[in-house]
Amino acid sequence: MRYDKGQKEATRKRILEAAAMRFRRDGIESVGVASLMGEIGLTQGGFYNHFASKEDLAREVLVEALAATRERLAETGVGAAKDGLEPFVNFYLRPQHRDHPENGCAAAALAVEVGRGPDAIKTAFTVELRKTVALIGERLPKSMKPRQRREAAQAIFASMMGTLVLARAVGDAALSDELLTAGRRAALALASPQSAS
Amino acid sequence: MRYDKGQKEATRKRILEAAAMRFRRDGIESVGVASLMGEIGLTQGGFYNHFASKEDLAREVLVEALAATRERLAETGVGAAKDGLEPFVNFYLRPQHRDHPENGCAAAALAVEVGRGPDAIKTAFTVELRKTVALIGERLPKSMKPRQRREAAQAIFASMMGTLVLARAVGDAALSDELLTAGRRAALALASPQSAS
DNA sequence: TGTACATCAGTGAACGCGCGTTCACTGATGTAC
DNA sequence: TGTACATCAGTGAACGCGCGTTCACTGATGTAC
Repeated sequence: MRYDKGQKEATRKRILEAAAMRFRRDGIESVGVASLMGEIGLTQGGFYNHFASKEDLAREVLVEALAATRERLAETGVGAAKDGLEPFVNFYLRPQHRDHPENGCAAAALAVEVGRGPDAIKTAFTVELRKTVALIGERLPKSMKPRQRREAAQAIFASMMGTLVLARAVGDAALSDELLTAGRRAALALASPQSAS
Repeated sequence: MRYDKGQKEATRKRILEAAAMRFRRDGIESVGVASLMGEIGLTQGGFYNHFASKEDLAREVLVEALAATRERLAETGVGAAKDGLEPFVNFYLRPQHRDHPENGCAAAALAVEVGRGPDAIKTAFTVELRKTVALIGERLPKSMKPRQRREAAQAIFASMMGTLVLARAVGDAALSDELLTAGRRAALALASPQSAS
């Protein structure tokens, strides 16, 4: 073969990485196959050597990006004095995350489009969301019962994600910062056993 | 003039109403001008008698739809035994709202697209969001200080909106219902003075 | 060692289609005289 | 009362463009003999 061993796999990975950024930044629908391939110096025809369709790519990007954010969250605050929820929340709701959707949480960037998408996409999203919720649950007080913890974890993730989405949509910088602050406090409040049902 | 008096205004309203539904259901970008006009029995050329551009329409739809949802929220639970936040939260996070984005909260349907949009859209969104947050603040306990109330109201709206977005993106009906339940409890927990900073 | 062939990642033109926007136009009515 | 004209909401073809996908092809390399 005339290409280096592993070249195909490497190209596939480059497509995935470029798509993960562009999809989160501009939305899946706004990013054309030709423009995406052009970004990594290739032409549109080659795309179909790697993915069956754009939807196929979108599903894979969604899964990988959600997993990547989850891994970064999992590492956050481990071994610190507080290994509870706080470093986690501060990581998710920091201004830099708001300002860089292209590297950020795929749920915040893509969940609305997922909601409009085909079942295959929704199913993939569901699988990843469950894992993320479980991870958050692990950071909650041991005094909470498993059911309480899952419920609290769901609410905390929804709350953080909603906060990020609003903070991005708002034109006023001061209000946007205020939303992040309110979101951080709310997420922590939801993590205390008194808040649970 | 050969058209009924007020016909132009009526057509403009019909475009706005059709767009409000289609944009929330399918996303602004997915809805073409020709398809939108076709839905009310007209052709694409006439669109520009009523709006300067599609973006112009989108901005107006956003403002009107956010105002409409706010008005429905304002009416909810007034005069009932509980005129606090509960009827409000139950109204927003009910399964029917999840299942019908076309008539629902424009923030949940469009805020991500707003975040990617031009400043004019973001500014319009900001104005409406402030009003909605203020309305929620009025439902919070009188014992909270104004600043606390505003912060709590911001967090409650973000939390409810995030919950709705996730519930729509999830493929599994049971999990989706669970998210709504968790979101309702969380919103109410955030409304209690103990949760506030 | 030298030649013929198979492999296959990537190319780029083409498919039919829809996009947002423009613009010369139609044609039913109201107004002017 | 009858005719000529102005009004203007809506029409529909056209503009240049990008969409997702297909497919015959290129050309550098590895393998077979």
